[in-house]
Amino acid sequence: MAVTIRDVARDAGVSASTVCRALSSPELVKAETRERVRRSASALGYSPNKAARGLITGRTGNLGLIVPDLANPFFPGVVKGIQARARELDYAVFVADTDEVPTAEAELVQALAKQVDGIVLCSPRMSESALRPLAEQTPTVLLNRRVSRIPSVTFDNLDGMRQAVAHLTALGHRRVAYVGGPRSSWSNRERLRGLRTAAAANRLELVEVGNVLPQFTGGIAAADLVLAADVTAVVAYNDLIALGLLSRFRARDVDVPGHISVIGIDDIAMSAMVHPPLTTVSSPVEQSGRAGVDLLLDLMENPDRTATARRELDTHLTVRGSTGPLHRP
Amino acid sequence: MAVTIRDVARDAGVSASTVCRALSSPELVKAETRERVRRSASALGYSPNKAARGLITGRTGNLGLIVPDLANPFFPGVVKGIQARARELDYAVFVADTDEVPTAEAELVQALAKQVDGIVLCSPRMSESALRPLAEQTPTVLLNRRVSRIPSVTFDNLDGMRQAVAHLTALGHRRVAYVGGPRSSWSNRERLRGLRTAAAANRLELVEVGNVLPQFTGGIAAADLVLAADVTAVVAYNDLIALGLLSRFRARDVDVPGHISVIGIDDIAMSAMVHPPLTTVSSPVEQSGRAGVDLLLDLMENPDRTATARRELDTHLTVRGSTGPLHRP
DNA sequence: TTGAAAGCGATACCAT
DNA sequence: ATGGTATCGCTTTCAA
Repeated sequence: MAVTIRDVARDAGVSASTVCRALSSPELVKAETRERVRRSASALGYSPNKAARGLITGRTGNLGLIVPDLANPFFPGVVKGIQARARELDYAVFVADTDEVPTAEAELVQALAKQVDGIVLCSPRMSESALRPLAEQTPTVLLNRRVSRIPSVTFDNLDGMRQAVAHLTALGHRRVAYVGGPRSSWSNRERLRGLRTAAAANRLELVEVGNVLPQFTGGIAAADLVLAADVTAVVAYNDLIALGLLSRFRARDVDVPGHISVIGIDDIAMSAMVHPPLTTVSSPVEQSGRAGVDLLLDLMENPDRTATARRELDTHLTVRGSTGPLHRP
Repeated sequence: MAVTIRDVARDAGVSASTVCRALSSPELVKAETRERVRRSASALGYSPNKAARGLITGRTGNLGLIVPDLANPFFPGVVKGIQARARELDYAVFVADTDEVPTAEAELVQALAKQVDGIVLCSPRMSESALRPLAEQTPTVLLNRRVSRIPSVTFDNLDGMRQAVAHLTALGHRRVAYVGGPRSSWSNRERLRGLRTAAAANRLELVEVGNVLPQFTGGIAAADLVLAADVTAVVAYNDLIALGLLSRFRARDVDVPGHISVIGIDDIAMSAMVHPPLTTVSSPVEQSGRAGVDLLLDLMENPDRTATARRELDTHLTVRGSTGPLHRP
C-alpha cells in the first residue's frame, strides 16, 4: 500500500535510520546522501506516517477542539480561528460538538486525549472538579472559562458590560433587564457580575429575568417576561437570544428601540443582517481561537511555567439600530 | 503517563494478548477472565491507543471532513450530522475549512489522507480531474457534488427548483431572476439547470443576473441588479444571498413580497428568524452528513462494489412570508 | 483458553 | 556520517 521509510531506504541504497535523519535532521547527513534520499522519497511519493512517529516521539501533531454547539454561529468563528492557526503550525484538528450536553464533554476529551498533543476546551460547562483532572492528564487550554491553574483565553466580559451599561445610561435608561444563559456557563456568571457592578455604579436598576437556552427560541421565550418586567432596555446573554427577543417584540408590535432597547453579546454576523440591526458587545472570536492554539503550544513545550498563562481579550460595543434614547413619558 | 495494555495485564494477572482479546473479541476469552480484565481496565481508566492499533490493523478509526466555509451556517449543519454519526460508530473526525479557497482542498486532503480511513469532501470546488486521483488514493465520499465513479450524497436540486417554480407560477409570477453562486459549485449548476427546465415547462421567463459570493454580501451586491431586471420574483443560490437581497430591498424601500418575492435555498436557521421570514427550499442537512458517513464506511469495507453508490435526498419548499401573490398592475 | 513472540512504521540511541 | 537495534502500544499468528 503506502510507501514506507524502508522502501525509500532500499531505493536510495541506505538504511532506514539515514532516511529518517535525511528528512528530519538534514544537517546530520552528508549532502550527497541527503539529496539521493530526498530524490527517492519524492519519487516514491513518501510521506512519514504520523501515527507511527507519534508512537515513539509522543507527539501526534494533532489538536483536539471541543465546542458546545456548532449551530451557534459564535463557535464556528472560534473553530475557524483555531484551524487557521493550527494549519500555519502544521497541526491537524479534531473537532467535536457536545450538543450542549455537559456530560459529553468529559467523554470526548477522554476519547481524543490519546491522539492529540493538546486540547482546546471551548466554553466547557462541566464543573471545576471534573475539569481539573482532565487538564492534568492532557495539555488543555480553556476558552471562555477561567479555572485556577489552567491556561485560558477569555473576553473582558466585565468591561463589555460596563460599556453596555454606560451606553444605556447615556441614552437615559434607568431600569434594565438581563436575560441569562446557561447557569453552568462561566461567561454567564461573569456577564451578570459585570452588569451588577456597572448597574450599581450608575444607579441603574437591574432586573434578572431568569435563564434560558442560549438560542433563538430562548429569546422568544424570554421576551414576554422582559415586557412584564417594565424595563426600557434589555441585555441578553448572547446575540441569538437577543434576536429571539427582537423577533417576539415585533410579533407583539413592540417597537424597538422606541419602546425598548436591546443589546446582545458576541456580534455574530446575523446581528448586522436583521432589522433593526442589533447593538451588541463584539468579541474578537477568531483571534481568541488563534490565541488558544498559541497558549496550547506554549503549554506543551513548557508544562509548568505557563500553567497559569492567561489571555484576556478586549471587547467593544458595536452600536446599531436596536438601541436608542428613551422617548417614553 | 497514559495507562497501557500492559498495565491492565499486570493488574489483572494475565498477558497483554488476553487483555486485547477480552476487550475486542470477548467470545475468545473465558467469562471469568474477561470480567477480571474488564474490571482492571475500567479501574485503571484504560482505553486503547488508536494510533498504535491503527499501525497494525491499518485502520485509524478517524475520518476527515473538508468544508468550504464554516461561517456559512449550512456547513455546521453538515458537520453536526457527520459528527453525530461518526460518534455512534466510534470514529473521531478531523475537520478542515478551506475558506472557499479551491487550491486548499487538495492540500488538506493530502495532509489528512494518511491519518484517516476515509474523507468526506463537502461541496468541493476543485475540478473533476483533480478530484478523481484523490478519491482513488483514499476512500472518499462527496457531498453536494456528483462525479462519475465516486460515491456521493446530494440533494434533489432539480426537484427543489421545480417546486420553487411551481410555487411562483401558482402565485402568478411570469418573470423570475436567479442569483447564482460560485461558478465552480456543482450545486449552482444543478440549480440553474433545474430552474431552466422548470421555467421552460411553465412558460416562465428566467433572467440570470450573474454569480456572486455565496454570502450575505453577495446578496447585497446582487439586489440592485435584480431590481433592474424588472422581475417580480427572485430565486437565490442560497439563503445567505437571499437574506442579503431582503436586507438591501428593505434599505431601498422595496416591499417584500408586495413588490417582489424572494426564495432562498438551504433553510438555514436564520431564514425563519428574519422579517419577513424567508421562503426557502429545505434540505435535510444533518441527514446528508449521516448518510455521507454511512456511504464512506460501506466504501471502506467494500472498495469496489459501492464505488458508485449514490444517495439523493429529497428537498421540500418551506413557504414563508417572503413570497406572495402578484399585486402589480 | 491462554501466552509468547513477531511486527506495524518511525525514531533514537549506541556503535562503528 | 552511517547502520543496527530497541522501542512506542497494540494486534495477531502460532503453540501450548
